[in-house]
Amino acid sequence: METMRAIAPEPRPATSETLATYYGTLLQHFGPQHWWPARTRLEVIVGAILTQNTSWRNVEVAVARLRRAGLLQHRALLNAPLSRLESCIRPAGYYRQKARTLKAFASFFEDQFGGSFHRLFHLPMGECRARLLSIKGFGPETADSVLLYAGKFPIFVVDAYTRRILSRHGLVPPDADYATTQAMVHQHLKPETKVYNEFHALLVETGKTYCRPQQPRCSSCPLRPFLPVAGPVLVAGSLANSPAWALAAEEAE
DNA sequence: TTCCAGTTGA
DNA sequence: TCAACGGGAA
Repeated sequence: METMRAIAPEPRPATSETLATYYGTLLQHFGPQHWWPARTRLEVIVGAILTQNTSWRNVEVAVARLRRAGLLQHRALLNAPLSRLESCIRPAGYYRQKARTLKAFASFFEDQFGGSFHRLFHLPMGECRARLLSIKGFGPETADSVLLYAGKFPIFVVDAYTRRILSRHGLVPPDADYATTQAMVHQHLKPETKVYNEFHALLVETGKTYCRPQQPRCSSCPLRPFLPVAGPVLVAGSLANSPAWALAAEEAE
């Protein structure tokens, strides 16, 4: 390809109006997403672990195999041989790590809460989060997914899709970490479980369909009207003040 | 064959 | 900060 230098979008201050507009636009475009797609709270947690760095399609296969094996109960996860868990969840990838994480959660849940979701989620949100993060294999996204989708706490889940979309739109810096990104959303979107649930799900759909890592489909994206003007983009030696860099990249395909 | 997506441990 | 962890889809 010719010389082409894409500049990060002009950073814009995120406002409550901006976030509300993004949320409303995506909801209008995609409709309610009805997350989390699971039958029980334990199944939400199992799914949250299995979907780490993995597409949901593969997780569904693994969850179905666990269900068929009668392993969608924390006691069953506790008692089953590790190798049995591994073979069930193989389609979800990272199966050795994740089998251990499933075990780790099951012990945590039994030992500290007697297998009671009521007791686990009766804790204050911050305390519950800290306890979940103490489980080996639980990072911030997994913990927050459990808090939001199983515990119904008003906490926003940040993932790769969220960061990609928000940074391409200049609402967070390209290198914004998990906490920074989450704090921005918490600051500008009302702390309601239903809103955080839906917004995260809508961002995932947007990330998969339009805001892809390579060759983003900006021209048909519902958020296209809100893309910031990019910095100067150098294309084939000429300096042009173009629309947002992502659009420029798309047109350059 | 490359690409994608979280967490750990060094 | 970065390799390792694994599979399925593009």
